[in-house]
Amino acid sequence: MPNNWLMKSEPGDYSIDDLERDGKTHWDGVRNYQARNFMRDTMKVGDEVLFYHSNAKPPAVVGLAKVVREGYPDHTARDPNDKHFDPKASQDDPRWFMVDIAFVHKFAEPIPLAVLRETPGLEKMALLNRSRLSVQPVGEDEFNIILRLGMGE
DNA sequence: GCCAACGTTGGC
DNA sequence: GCCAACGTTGGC
Repeated sequence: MPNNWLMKSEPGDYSIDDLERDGKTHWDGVRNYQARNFMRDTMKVGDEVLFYHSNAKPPAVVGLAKVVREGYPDHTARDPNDKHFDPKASQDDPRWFMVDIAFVHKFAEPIPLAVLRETPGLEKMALLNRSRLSVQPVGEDEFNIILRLGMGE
């Protein structure tokens, strides 16, 4: 059974519009172990992903994507010129992983964080309680509530 | 721009 | 292994 996820990006770095233009992308640059473990171990092709704009005005869920390639080494960790370079990453021990996601849908209206906070059924979301985790699982019920909001209900 | 929350690092 | 210092995230 597929799982659901939420992934954050600052729109100035990579937005839902960038993803729509590109069709798909690799999710490089994650340097948090918990988020890495999800990408390396748990995310599967076909899993659905809520795309969230952090550090945005307002911060909001803006669309839907899906996993199209499962965890593999994040090559940017070994590039000294990359912003997310990690000298401890090596060929034998890549240390950081990423997945590929593809564009599915952009919501007609973003769902602001403030709305999510007020929506019954979402109280336990990691997004609302552990706001720094950039790749996080989303419960089936929560996912469906947010999708309905995104489709304008 | 501020600052709270929180993850990581490194001295001991 | 503890914990203080530090850096980053991200809402406001």
